[in-house]
Amino acid sequence: MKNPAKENVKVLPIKETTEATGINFKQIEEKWQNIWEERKVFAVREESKKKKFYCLEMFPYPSGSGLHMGHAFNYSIGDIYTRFKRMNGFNVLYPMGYDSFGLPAENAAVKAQSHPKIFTEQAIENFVRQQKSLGLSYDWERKLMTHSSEYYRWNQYFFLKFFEKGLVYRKKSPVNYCSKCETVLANEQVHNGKCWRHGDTDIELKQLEQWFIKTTAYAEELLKDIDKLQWPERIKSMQRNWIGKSQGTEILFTINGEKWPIFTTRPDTIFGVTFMVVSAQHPRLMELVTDKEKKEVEKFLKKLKSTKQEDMDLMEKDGVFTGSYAVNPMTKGKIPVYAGNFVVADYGSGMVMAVPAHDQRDYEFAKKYSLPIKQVICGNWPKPVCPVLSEAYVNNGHLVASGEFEGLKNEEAKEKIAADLERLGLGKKVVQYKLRDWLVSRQRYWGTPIPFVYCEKCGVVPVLERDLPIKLPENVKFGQGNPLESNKEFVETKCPQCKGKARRETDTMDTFFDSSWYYLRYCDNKNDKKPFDASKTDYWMPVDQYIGGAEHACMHLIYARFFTKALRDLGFLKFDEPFIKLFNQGMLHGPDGAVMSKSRGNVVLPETISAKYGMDTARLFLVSIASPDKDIEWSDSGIEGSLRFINRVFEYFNGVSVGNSSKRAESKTHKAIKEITQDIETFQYNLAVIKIRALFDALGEEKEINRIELESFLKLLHPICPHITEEFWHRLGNKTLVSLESWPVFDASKIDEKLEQQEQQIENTINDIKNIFKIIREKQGKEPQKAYLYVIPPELKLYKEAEGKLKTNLNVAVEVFANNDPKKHDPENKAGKAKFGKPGIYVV
RNA sequence: GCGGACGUGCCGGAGUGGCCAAACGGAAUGGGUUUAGGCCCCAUUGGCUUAGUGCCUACGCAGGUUCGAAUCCUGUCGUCCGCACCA
Repeated sequence: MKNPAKENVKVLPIKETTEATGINFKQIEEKWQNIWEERKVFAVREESKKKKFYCLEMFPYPSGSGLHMGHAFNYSIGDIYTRFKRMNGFNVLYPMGYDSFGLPAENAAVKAQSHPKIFTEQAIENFVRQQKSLGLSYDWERKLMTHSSEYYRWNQYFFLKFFEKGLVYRKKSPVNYCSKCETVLANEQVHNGKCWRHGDTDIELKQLEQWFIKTTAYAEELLKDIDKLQWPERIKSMQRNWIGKSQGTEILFTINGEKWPIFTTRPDTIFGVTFMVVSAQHPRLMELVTDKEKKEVEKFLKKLKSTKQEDMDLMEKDGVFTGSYAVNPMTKGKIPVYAGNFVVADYGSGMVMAVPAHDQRDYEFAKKYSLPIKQVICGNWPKPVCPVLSEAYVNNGHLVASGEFEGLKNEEAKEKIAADLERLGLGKKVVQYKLRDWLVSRQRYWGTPIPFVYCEKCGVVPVLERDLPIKLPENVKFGQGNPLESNKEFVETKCPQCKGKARRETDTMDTFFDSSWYYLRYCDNKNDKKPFDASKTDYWMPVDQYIGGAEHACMHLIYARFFTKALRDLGFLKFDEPFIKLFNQGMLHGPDGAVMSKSRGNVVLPETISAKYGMDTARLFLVSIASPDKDIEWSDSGIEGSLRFINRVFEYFNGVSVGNSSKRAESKTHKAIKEITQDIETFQYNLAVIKIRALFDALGEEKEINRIELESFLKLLHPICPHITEEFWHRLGNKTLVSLESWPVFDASKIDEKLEQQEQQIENTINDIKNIFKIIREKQGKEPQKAYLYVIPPELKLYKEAEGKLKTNLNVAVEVFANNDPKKHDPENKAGKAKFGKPGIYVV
């Protein structure tokens, strides 16, 4: 495009001022927020010629305390990306919703003598209002709230579908119970033996019959597909760890005539087994305890129970003899069975074969109880010398004292022994996962009712699909236990099968069930016939860019992946993974360095900041501190720096002369476009900001500037500062919205690298002269008045042109000569020092 | 113990084989402007040296690869995060 002749675009000066800044940010922000909303600027449809892009932030739990700057930081990261993608020609889905069921609302409501529904809906209203004031470009038409029956009816629907498919079951087993939450919890919600919400509350194990979802059915696929994901390595490794696959052998040991399985990764050490250890929490432990040992075992269990979780970790290995003996299937030898505190009950079979010579834990236990230690693998072969071990020998080697397997390398022996056991029907190769099935029932009110009834005749019966939703009754009494239990109207029902008397399930679903598929509902959030129309999810899904915190690595992100796979197998979806890319944002810390939170009292509120500095300034500041995946700290002086920049931008646009751009301005602009595009694409917003600032400084040095460059600058700044750029876009006389404009495209031919080099050269000269000034001031006590430069003739033009810049930078008169100019003023013959790229300098 | 990330001026952070260490922002000090300034503008902020084009030191520490290393490799120390008696 050609540069139009000088046009007289009037940039209206800004009259409105506020005390702190001279700019009425609030007015500008509200103006554009209203326009965006009224014109539904960010609403999207599936019918589009553009390529789709689904950008999603983990939806928030709407807490009563509202948003602080930390939230603003999180959402800005997504909004910047979304605005960038939108301008780059994508049909962008960027929705927002609320994970509005859950315990905190229930607790808060009870405490405030209110109702969770009222409480929650107020909180949501507040969230929406605050989020709108941050300038976030959500498609608000697609808002969803998990506590509305229009949403949770589909939770119930999926629950039934999973049941049909055998993915939902009830089972009595030891489950985790938090006394503060007054409910059971999933494995994923237990962190270091404590409740994930109550770091000070130990989890109790209770034997209860509960609802489970068979996440383990997908363990292998969940593990395997991690490789496909473009997620942070850290999160991927956490998930691999959580799923915890290990390959080993299940071996049957005979105890009291009955076969008991154990899991081991070291079948090669079977000839070294000198005792067995069963977990103290093993449900069938007492079957192994003889009458003679009963007292001792009970004493041991009692002691264990009274041990606090924090001491548990430090506790040394402890155990007690059960009185029973096991028979080693290989050696037929008799070995004692102990109950021990260090064996995990719900991994493998809760019992292990102990090989003290080759396992450090077993070694310690054997030492403590003077049990025999028998070495069966030696490193030094072919002359095995087995010294007295001071610790377990865990390296590879050759088998000794192992019957027919004598002399084999232990890695080979693993295979051979496993095969032999399998042939004899005494074992088999198995794969073990640490991942457990998902315990989804909760003994709490504020959640999705589980759609089942208990019939005296028919037992546990699923509700009919046509009876959904099973609505959560609103009129309930809080105070003692689950309010659903005391609600007769809810509990008393008829069996869908025999029409006889039945009792409704009063447990509700873990709210992670709600958040496991919300990204699908956004695609079709108003559908009242089905959870979503496949044509819509086919179009939008999978999520191209997911954004959220790392704390969900082993909770939400696992459940959501499971859900996607399960729904795929139920025919709802055609893809395997919900979130292609994941970005983990850092945390905003308060000015005191601690994570920003209300309880710590270090929150900075967006309202305050917006009024004083403007939301755009705040957004600019937040993303300029560091890469957005790092933790950052709020600082008042830091935002002042961003404000200085924004102020300069205002002044610039108020006074800019629109005309022709120099080659330099064009070059600078195109170089900036190239680099900033790359930076935003890769979430390096801090680098983008640096380059935006540099471009602005460069443009500021120009006498006049073309509209094209001016507009490009606004576009580059727009994702980060949407309001003021919209304002200036408008003041430049545009009728469109910059929000919907297209991103500038760089033209490599306009980038003049030589010019960049020349500018660098002038910079260097300025630094040289400044250095001389410094020396003159310090050594001679003189104030420099004038600088003479002697340049080699080919550089004369460059330096002549830079004279103005030199003067402003040095604040003294500057005169430039060619070093061969006979008429030059050069009393000390400094012209002789002139070199290529370095002029001679004389200062008076 | 295992796994992941990281270590650069006073601070936040750029730089990820040579152009080039310290961009950019903050802070501090000095100066200018101002009735005044907490606004704005300018200068200085590892050391030495000299009227400059230089040298030294310096990218946690120690080695190595290379003509050349903040950048690659090995070891080591330290910080942060996650998992943790998983047999």
